[in-house]
Amino acid sequence: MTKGKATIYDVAGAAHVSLATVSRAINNPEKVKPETRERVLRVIEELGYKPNAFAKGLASRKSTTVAVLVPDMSRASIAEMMNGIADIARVYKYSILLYILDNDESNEEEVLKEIIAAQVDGMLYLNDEITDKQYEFLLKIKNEYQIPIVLSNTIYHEREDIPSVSIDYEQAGYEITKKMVAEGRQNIYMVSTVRKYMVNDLKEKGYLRAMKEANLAPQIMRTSGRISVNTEHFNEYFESHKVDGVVAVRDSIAVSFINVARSNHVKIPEDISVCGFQNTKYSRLARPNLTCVDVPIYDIGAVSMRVLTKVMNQEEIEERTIMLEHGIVSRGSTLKS
Amino acid sequence: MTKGKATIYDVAGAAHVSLATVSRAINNPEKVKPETRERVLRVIEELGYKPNAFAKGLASRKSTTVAVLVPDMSRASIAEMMNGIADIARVYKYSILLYILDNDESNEEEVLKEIIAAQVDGMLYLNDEITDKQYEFLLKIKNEYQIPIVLSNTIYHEREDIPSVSIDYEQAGYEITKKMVAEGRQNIYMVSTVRKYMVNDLKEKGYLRAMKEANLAPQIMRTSGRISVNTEHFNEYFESHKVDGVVAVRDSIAVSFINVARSNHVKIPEDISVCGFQNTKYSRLARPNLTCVDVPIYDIGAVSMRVLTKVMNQEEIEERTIMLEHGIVSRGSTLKS
DNA sequence: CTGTTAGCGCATTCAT
DNA sequence: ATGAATGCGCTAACAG
Repeated sequence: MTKGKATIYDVAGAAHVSLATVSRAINNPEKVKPETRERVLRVIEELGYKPNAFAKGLASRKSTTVAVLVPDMSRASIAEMMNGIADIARVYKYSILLYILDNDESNEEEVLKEIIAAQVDGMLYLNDEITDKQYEFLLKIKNEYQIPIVLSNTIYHEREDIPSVSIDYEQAGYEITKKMVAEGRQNIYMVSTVRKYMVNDLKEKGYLRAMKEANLAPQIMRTSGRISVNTEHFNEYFESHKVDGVVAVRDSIAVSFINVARSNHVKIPEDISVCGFQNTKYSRLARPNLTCVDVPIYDIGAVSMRVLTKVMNQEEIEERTIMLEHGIVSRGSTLKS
Repeated sequence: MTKGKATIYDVAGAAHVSLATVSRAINNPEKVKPETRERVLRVIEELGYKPNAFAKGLASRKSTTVAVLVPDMSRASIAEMMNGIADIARVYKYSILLYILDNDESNEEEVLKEIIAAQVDGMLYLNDEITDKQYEFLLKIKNEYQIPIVLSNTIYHEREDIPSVSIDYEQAGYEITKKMVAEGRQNIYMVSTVRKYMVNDLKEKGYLRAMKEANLAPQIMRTSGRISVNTEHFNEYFESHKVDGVVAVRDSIAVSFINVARSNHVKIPEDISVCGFQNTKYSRLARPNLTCVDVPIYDIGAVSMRVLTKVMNQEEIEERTIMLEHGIVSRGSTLKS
């Protein structure tokens, strides 16, 4: 009938030692004689004793808990990053306090309070974008409250006050565009979003660089993220524009484009070569399968959590901005090279 | 220079009251004279005081934190449920401790320990399936440690020891099959998974009921969840089977099927009518758009969190098993009715 | 190597 | 309506 109510005193009593020894047996095993340690651990097992996290946190001023701030969990990239984060967090014995931010920024202060109150040891911020205001918000948390923060897949200009982990989106944009150029495409469009995300901005930069290098005229089309709106948008384009290559900033946008193209009897990839960004499940559910930049989302999550553990332990980290390797997956939506 | 270090003592000192009054001003405002309350709250504001969650938890034995257990966050349904959970949790001031379970069950004991140690007030379990062993595990947590639990979108036979929130999958399977029957389809297949998920089992039951009612021979094909494997599987089917209707247990499976069908020059929906289950983004990215059962995933998350708050507050809940309304979305992959 | 002691910051009696 | 005192369960010096 281990009611989970056993305290360290109960263990101490049953093992005929003081509570300090029990505490050591758990936290500093090497500081206690092997045989008494064994005995204590056995009693712990028998009583089903679990140290109370509150008492522990109160006494030690550490929570072995990290806060993870995310917008909208339903974004595939965010969710997959969480898997990476959770796996590494487990390895280092950290618990995860999850905060899903509302769109309105009004509740940020409230979230901050909670985070402070929860005494988290560190914090991960996951997002495609970050506003100046939000960045200042994070800096405040970091400086004023001394809470280590790491950005996961979040780019903020060239500032490095806060360590970040992502891929080189500019380079990826450059490379995928180069691939189109190598196919001999002349009218390569980048399909980006109306809303300015910093990552998409970088992809655009890479695209522009590649186009310039190839002496081709860059053309950026901006669409909303919504499927229904995209469709109309794309249809108009087919009326009035000549296009033989499309680099979309997201897989889903690329798939939308392919759908519209095909219903207009345009052949993919013969007439138009199309590629996406991310390598989500969409890319393999589309016909033809989508060529795209392969972003190691899981790894970004995992590495950023790993970096956070280092920062929390005051370890030196080599670089403030970590860029993981990306790849390019060639599938049927582009020509064989 | 609010370093976030202010304690209740600092507030008490600055407001010229005792710490007990500060505590009351926060937790039992009605028990303190309005003017001193105002003064205390003002000081709290000025000092940027945030009550330490550990001390609070230790003293009150409550954490205002709930544990959320999920397998694999990258499943679209899980992620979307999290959004619903988080929104309601915020309303009721609960924090979320997230645990992403590994596939191997070896770490369940460890997770349990963490949950106990964290002193969570309640727990949400999200999954498509649950094994007997896992159910016993949850029951143990509930009974032995008195932790309220609610199952989100998780069905376990007819047992009601643990409250659950989901939709009536059997009925949904029945209805979507009826729709095919109403179209006049004769050879309606259900495409389910090799692995036995309890929810898919229910969908199959509903399918069987509808087929029996229509005097049609039921045919269940089982495929793996993996896209590449599906493709071969489906191709074989086209060689040897006559089929004019397909009810898939998941949208992604339906989309896979459509892809294979089309590359075999089968017309959707003229030759084969296809529908999925869930109404994910896939359904609108597919061509033709997918007809499917619309599962209110966000609501399932939200309602289950709401139910959990009730259980935690010892409020009576009307039913142990809550079934939310589902819908059926008709799109291009089936004939207009 | 082990025991004693003193808080950690707050909620909660019990007095006043 | 408010203050003083006690304890929640644990860690971390400090002794021994």
